[in-house]
Amino acid sequence: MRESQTAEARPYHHGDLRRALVDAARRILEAEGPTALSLRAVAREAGVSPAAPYHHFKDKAELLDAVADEGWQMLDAGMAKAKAAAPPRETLTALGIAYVCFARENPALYRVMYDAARDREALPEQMQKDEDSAYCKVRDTMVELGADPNNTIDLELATTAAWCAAHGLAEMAGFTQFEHLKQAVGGEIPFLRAVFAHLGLSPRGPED
Amino acid sequence: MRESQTAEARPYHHGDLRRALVDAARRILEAEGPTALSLRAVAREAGVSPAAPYHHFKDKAELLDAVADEGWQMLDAGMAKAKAAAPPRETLTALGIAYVCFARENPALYRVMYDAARDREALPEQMQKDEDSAYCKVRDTMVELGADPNNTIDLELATTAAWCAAHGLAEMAGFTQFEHLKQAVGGEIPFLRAVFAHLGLSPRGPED
DNA sequence: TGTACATCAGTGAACGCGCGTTCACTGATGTAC
DNA sequence: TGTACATCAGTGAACGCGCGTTCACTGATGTAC
Repeated sequence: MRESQTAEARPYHHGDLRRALVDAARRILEAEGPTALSLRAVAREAGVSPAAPYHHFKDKAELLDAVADEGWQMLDAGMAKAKAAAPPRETLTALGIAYVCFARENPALYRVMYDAARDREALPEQMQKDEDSAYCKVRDTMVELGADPNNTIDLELATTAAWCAAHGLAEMAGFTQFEHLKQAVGGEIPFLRAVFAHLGLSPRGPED
Repeated sequence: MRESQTAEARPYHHGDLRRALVDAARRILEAEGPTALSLRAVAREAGVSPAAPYHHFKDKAELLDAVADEGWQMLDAGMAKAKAAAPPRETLTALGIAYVCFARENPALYRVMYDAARDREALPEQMQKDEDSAYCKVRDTMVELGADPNNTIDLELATTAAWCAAHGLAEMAGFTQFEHLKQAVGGEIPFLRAVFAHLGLSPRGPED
């Protein structure tokens, strides 16, 4: 990693094959969907032999984890952008829409993210720790909108509820059954907005 | 199918192999999960040769469709039971809980149902037509709770919103992250109730 | 009622396929002296 | 600076596997006369 004679500073051999493999995986996901995502296909797409990935990932699952990780990071970034752009009172809905849009624009990646989560029966651990995570953004927004930050149970319940709603909508929004609803309300985004409106995302306790 | 000399009236050959195959598939799903569900495994489990299923299903997808179909019927039945047992004002939450419980008790089957839906980018067509379907039960309950049955767009939006919430929660509820929340509120069902409470399932327009 | 025939649900062997992973290897790069 | 050596990211062939599907077949059942 010391010299950089050429314009693109590439170390010996391939360079950053790990990166290249994750990129290749993403390309396959986009073009052919999750079922086409085999280790061999990724190596093929990256232009290396089927054994090469094993110098960078313990096994297929580890490669998939890396891909999923990148997905969560992209989601974090999308949510950050949405939060920054939205007026305070609409932040929650804006976050919800950003969430669903991410899933709709990267359906195969989104699948890989949740498949990995389901395999370990847990969402990524860092989600609730990393201050910049999508989850924390939703939670913080709840507080900004008036949720009691000291009632952590209720705060987490509210955040979970919003997350579930967004996830459910993300998985549903592509079904043809909703086409006529989208048309009736004027497009996909208004449709998402309308569904979220029905769900009342704003923080409020179970009692009121 | 004419004679029935023995206690269990079995026609010639295997009897109802179609039935037996779907049952075998269900058994595999329960025991080993969706990834183990191959045509060959189903035939093996049913005790017939790998080619036998082709006399009853065009291909693997058709078998899976039959399994998914049975899942939707089970869901309908579970929702019917919940609706019959719940007091009117709590019907919606009871339906939601019944939905999530079905998914939690039959996770692999639930996966197959939605995988099939995703493949065709549509939920089963009959859902919105069959009066006894889970979807129609939710919609009818919305009307009973005061939704305007003539504002079909808004009624469908409300039903969709509730469905999305239940689906999202169904997919989330198993993650370990929520263990401490479940404990804090006194168990899985109270947890579901609390999340639903935050989502405000009752029918109301986007404006109020 | 008995017989000849048609039907069709099964069998079991075979096909070609792509997969994840392992292995001994090779050859480019980095490092010590 | 030059040389000998260590490192390690690649190769390519091979492994065993289970898959979906096809095929010619066989044998039990149902049906016509």
